Amino acid sequence: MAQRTAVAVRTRVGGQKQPVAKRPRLARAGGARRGDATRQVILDAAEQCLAAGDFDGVSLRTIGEAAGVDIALVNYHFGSKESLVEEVTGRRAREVHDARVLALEEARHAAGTAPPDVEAVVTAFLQPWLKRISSGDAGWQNYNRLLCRLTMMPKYLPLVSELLDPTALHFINALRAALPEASPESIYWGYMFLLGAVVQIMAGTGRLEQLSRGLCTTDDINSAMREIVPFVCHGLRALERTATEARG
Amino acid sequence: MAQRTAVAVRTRVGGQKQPVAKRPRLARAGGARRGDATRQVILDAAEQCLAAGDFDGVSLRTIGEAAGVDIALVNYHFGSKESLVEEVTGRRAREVHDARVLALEEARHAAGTAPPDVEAVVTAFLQPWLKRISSGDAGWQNYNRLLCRLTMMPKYLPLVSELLDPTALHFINALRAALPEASPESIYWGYMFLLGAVVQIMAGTGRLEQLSRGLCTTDDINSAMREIVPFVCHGLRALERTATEARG
DNA sequence: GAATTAATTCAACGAATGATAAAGACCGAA
DNA sequence: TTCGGTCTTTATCATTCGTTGAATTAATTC
Repeated sequence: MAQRTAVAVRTRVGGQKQPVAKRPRLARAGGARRGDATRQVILDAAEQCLAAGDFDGVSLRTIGEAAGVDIALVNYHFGSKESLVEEVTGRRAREVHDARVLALEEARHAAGTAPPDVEAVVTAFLQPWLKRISSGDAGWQNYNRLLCRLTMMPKYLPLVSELLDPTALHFINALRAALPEASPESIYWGYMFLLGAVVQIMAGTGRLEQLSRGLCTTDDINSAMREIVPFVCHGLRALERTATEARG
Repeated sequence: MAQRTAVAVRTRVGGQKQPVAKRPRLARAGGARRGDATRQVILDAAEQCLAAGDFDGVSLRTIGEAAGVDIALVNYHFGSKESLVEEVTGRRAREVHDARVLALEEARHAAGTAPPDVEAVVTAFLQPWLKRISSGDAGWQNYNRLLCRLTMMPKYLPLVSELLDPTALHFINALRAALPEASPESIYWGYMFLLGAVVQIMAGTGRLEQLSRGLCTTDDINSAMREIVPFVCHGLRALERTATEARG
């Protein structure tokens, strides 16, 4: 098998490379196109596969097979493997960003004239996220793991930055207002601690379950919030305290 | 080109698969073998490459080229790509584990009869790690990123568990003694928070630098410790407090 | 219904991958 | 020197990868 047919003369017309932009340009009146369902199926399958294996390890054939579509369709709809991963991550990133900003706005209204306190900011940051993680849609854990892996690969820093910076700057500002005594540097550190602590544990790595031999689980959002929020909030307040000590 | 020679008849003697164990079994008297230098060079190059790209994306050819050795040597010394990554991670894991256990022992001696407090345990956990990270040896950041990515891939959970569980259980015990009021569950959560917060920020992802536009940096171990230790310790103590509140 | 456009399928391309067999180079011991 | 084992090189294997041209089917427009 795998015998190459001796004929197979293929005239390549255009010598140039043009690996992108195959998707038609105009949307239909109603907005929904015929291939939109296919796009969604591919995105879902890609997300699932990419969260399991790593980027280069997951082949378009695997994704296509999981989605039940032909391989060539992936390239037809997304142009390349690279832009596929961008759409996979961007889809989730936009949704959770919007929900977080909305939650923060609500916290601002609830707080009245004063800025929301640390608990309110942290809750606005975590609630939309954890709610989705424990919604039963495994896609959110897949997304978290994928994003965390991308963060750990320097060459994806621009993509990660594009995906996460808007949210980060938004909540760093809110934290600054909630912790007026903390130095600007400490706020950045604190935000990274907050993010790291939660990502690591809520990405569905199975580490918590394995270490505790089933005693703990990340499935229940309420118990998760009960552990996470106090840890993070007290940690953040400590940054304010050390700043005061350093000054005094 | 890439024209297959029509002859090229190769009799495969053993039909079975035996992809492993090419390395000779016995060590020489002096301990040092002729190929040990080669092994080290390959391990270093592999670590560097694996931290940049992802596991399946980095080819043995890339690693061999970076190490300045022939590709076949990689398979000769390590048997397969998979066992190469195990050796790469195991080498660092053992070193930092031993250093941490030693630091914890010293903290126990310093504390006398009472168990070391939270600050002492956390410092024993972080100091050996951060010292290596900011030692100038970029290999430690590479190792951190690689390990974090492996943690985010379910199929590597057994390997990650083998690498990290000994350290984890060691320090979870110490934390339990330092936080007698906290529930067993909270200790597991707290350890994961501790690990996550620090890994995320000390893996050299560049996120902290990017977000703070250069205001913060993870290069200086002293300033890093000054931010991390208070955050983590106050967070851990908060777990104890919530447990008391829940009980009362 | 014809023409046009979008979506899908099929088959193959060239390039790169991990692996290995076979032969050569090196080296200490007899 | 010769021998036996360790280490290295060469050349190639079968397989899989991302991508693409061309043909086919389905939907929309005139």
